Amino acid sequence: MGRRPCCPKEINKGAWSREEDETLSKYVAIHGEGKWQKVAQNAGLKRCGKSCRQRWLNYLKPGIKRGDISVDEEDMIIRLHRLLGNRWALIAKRLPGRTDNEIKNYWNTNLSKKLQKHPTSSSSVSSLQHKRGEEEKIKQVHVTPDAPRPRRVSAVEYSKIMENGGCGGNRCSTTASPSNKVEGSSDEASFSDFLIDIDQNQLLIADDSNSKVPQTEEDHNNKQVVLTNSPSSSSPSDHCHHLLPEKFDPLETLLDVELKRMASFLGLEND
DNA sequence: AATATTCTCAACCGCTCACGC
DNA sequence: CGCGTGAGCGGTTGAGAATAT
Repeated sequence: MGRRPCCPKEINKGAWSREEDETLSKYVAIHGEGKWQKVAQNAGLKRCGKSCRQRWLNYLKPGIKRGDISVDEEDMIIRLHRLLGNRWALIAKRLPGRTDNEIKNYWNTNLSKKLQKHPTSSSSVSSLQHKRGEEEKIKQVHVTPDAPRPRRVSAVEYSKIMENGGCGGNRCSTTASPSNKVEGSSDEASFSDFLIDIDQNQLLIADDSNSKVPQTEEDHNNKQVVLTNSPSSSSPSDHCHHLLPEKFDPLETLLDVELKRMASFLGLEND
């Protein structure tokens, strides 16, 4: 019954020893990453392959930064989190040397509490001194509202959505499945390998803005972040098309707009 | 100083997706 | 097309550290 265990029973658990780290590092240096189950076996590590992978990616891999998250990085995390939600891997990709696990931990232990206390603040939270015991115990860890998980859509599907004026009305189901992928498009083949992760709620934002008021204050804040990114969008559809450059990658575009704003804020516009 | 409580973060777990057969 | 496997992701756990009483 149940799921087959991914690892043998006789494995080490818990913290990695220095010897284990060295063994793993040496093995990966010689044989490269991948095939983690075999790494665990061939390197003689009594560890689950997943555990080896995680240890390597989060701690042993060259270039990984540890601790001391800077003010700039913190601002970046906050803004990206507003944009992407709990998409830690995506956020981590924007922060070289940082891992999704570290960002997730940092968010859960520091930022979520700060933002709980100062929900509208972003850069200013960096200067707030977190004093232990002062803050109320936070029961709800994540500040993002409950929302359907972002779904993976193809670029073709995305463009079709936008052609139809975004996700207004009942056009888009929040429970859409891959089966509603646009079919028969002549461009489909060229996009077939171009999949993006995008929060469908953000696609909803544009068309939503003239039909609904935000249901919650947080919801409202989330919408503002995106909407204000579009400097001259006079209508929801303008906003949509503003986010569609010739070589469009909606997620990248959203991120780039946000990053430019951040760079401007930080005085790094020349970068 | 001893004990209780709270916090941090490394690691684990379950799930989904992609891919090869 | 279905199945098995590997990789990746995000949520959760728990041991140890830090702090409060």
